[in-house]
Amino acid sequence: MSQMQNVERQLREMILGLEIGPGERLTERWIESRFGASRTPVRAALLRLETEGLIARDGRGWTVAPINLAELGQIAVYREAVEVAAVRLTAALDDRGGIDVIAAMLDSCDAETPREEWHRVGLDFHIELARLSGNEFLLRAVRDAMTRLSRARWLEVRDEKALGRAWAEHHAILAAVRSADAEAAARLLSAHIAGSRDRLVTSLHDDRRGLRARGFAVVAA
Amino acid sequence: MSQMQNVERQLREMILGLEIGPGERLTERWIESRFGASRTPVRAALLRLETEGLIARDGRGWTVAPINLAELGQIAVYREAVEVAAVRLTAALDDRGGIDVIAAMLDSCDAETPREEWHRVGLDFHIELARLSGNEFLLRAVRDAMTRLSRARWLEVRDEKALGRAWAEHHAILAAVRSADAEAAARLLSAHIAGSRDRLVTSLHDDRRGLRARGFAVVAA
DNA sequence: TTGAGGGAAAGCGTCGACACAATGCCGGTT
DNA sequence: AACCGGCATTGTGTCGACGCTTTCCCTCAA
Repeated sequence: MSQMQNVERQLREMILGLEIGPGERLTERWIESRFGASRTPVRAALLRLETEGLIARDGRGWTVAPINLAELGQIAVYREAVEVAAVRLTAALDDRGGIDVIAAMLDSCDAETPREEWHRVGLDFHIELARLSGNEFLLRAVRDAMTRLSRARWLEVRDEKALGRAWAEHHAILAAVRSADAEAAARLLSAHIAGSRDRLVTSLHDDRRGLRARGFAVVAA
Repeated sequence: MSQMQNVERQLREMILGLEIGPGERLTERWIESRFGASRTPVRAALLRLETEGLIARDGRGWTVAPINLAELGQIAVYREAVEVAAVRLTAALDDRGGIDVIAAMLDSCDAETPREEWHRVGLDFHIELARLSGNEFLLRAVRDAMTRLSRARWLEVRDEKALGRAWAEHHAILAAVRSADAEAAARLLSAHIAGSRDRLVTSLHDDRRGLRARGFAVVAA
């Protein structure tokens, strides 16, 4: 494993895990000393994370991307376009095996499952569903979108009921895909994404004071 | 203008302009001496071009991305998803000014216009149309897709009739958007993308011997 | 006390060099 | 003549250092 990949992976995990807060300033020197790598691999990692939208140039220097409520709305539109296209392809593909794997992934979560796992499965459901389409570009688009949504979803205040509803909606989408009902799958997925966006934006909007108090930059819609 | 941006821009132009052929191997040393920059900005530029899909790592070293006919089909599906979503948004937005600018751009091409200009306008039409949607992610997706299509479209053998048909289809799409008829715009755009893909893949498939004779790597579908 | 100016420090852009790996070539051996 | 092993070459991964710009702070003067 090269130093560049090491730094990239660890830095991404720190950002997505909110160990480095949204809006926080980053310096190459700090990363250099933090990870024990020189600036060459550090710069390479920063360039990659920039294209993922996790960090941005801030004049001279780097800033961890803030939580941007307007951006969340735009991502929802983008997600809907690509995920619906992917699910339509998948429904026409008649690949039961892949669907079963995703269903098993969903079912691996129960009341005892830690929150981190629910979070990860919630993201991976959409990514794996897109992967079944067989279209590399749709998959990449979904993966990128979910990466950008990851921190916001982690900050969202979700009760048991919301988790259960998402779980049920995921299963309903899978059922429609399994029965090759592309229209139903598309409709359910659209509704799921819209509802997910509404809950997410509402939750973060209501919580924005608390988030800012924790040092997280939150850009209003 | 920093060296990194210089190298990135010039290298991208050389790749898109086929001055460096698809499938050709690149070494950092060669780029270094070619552009008179040291390897640090060269590496930064290569990393960015890699995320654009214009180059790829090839074990040790770099390779200019080959022309991939299967990829062109996948890009068409991806394009359709995001461009249709964008045009639906735009049709609902009721922004006549932006549409007029794009129409003027189309009309700036006539029989005297050089082929390069036709090529650029054909790409920019889709990018500018997506920009009107106001969604940064849809815009970025369309821009990325058109960048990846750029070389293949340049290699496509297009007669006057095909150029004229594309021009007419573009205008028809604009007309539908102008009259806020999202359904018609979506239908026309889908058909345009599908037809464009068919002509493109057919042309390159028929020409693949000639292209390979020119030293261009062409991966079959 | 306040403002301005200068200097020090911080930080990125860039560079050249070294280390390590892979590849190809050349010579010796069978 | 063919094969194998070692050496040279090539090329990336990484590093430390230098230069230039910007920013911050400290001091001095009004």
